[in-house]
Amino acid sequence: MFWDAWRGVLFASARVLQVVEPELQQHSGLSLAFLDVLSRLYDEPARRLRMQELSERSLFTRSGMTRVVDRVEKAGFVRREQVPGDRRGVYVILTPEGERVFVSAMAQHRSDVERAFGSRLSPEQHRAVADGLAQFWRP
Amino acid sequence: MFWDAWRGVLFASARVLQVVEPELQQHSGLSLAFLDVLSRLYDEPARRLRMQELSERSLFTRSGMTRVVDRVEKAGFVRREQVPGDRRGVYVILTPEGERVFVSAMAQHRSDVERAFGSRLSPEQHRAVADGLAQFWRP
DNA sequence: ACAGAGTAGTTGCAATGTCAACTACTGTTT
DNA sequence: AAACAGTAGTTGACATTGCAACTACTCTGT
Repeated sequence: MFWDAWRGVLFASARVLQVVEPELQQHSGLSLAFLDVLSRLYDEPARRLRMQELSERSLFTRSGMTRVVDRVEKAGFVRREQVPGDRRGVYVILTPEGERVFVSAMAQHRSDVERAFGSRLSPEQHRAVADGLAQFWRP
Repeated sequence: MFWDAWRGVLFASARVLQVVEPELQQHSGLSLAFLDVLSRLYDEPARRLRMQELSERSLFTRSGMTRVVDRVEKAGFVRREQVPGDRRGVYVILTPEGERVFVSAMAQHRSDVERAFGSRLSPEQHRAVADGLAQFWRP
């Protein structure tokens, strides 16, 4: 029954987030929104993305992303820069400090998620869940 | 790798919610928070739960639940009543209108989720996902 | 070359939900 | 029976996020 699978997805994400978000906050001072933004930028060879690209890759609207980037910028982890050739556009660029903080926070965060989520599933279950839900990673 | 499974869970829940929440809002005028509360009450034979029980079963804190119930009550779908024998306690009770609205909204919502989530997985994938994540349904 | 349609990003406003502190009550211990 | 620790629920202050409207810019068709 699809409803059981859906309920599982919903509760797994919510319950795990309830645990790991405060842990992340505690040991790195970052929110998940911060980590998410830094992570998208870190994935880029040039360590930069436009607002638009950033919000497509994440779960925020463009306006939501403006606010998040405001805060991340204020914390010194990214900076904004004009896009050459499109004066409407803005690059969000990972700073060296942002990169340093991200790498350290992400390592700890992975181990938090491992404990709260990963360790509760067998290897076969991991494979099956990853397989069934892979399609939702980018629409 | 547990990270792929976790990312799948996170994105599946977020992307599906992004689609079905506005749909629910549109055809029933309910938010998911409303539906969640009504659903917990509907699951009880007596159609009632205390605030405490309600927040344990859902994803809200006690204080968050106070606000949600405020709004649901204002809409006329539940009413509050004193718990006999514990003057601190409050029952939240499903009204007949609340029950009517819930039943109709839930039917439509299930079909929305079926389309946005259920129809994208094979029966084996449903089983596997439900099996792997069942444990998060109640902590 | 210019009108008008479309895109990028930001902002005002409002909705939602949390934390910590509070009130009121219960239950236990001495 | 009085004190005190614990529990139920609410509230005030605050953080976060979305929607719709806005500004500024670009692109297309004539």
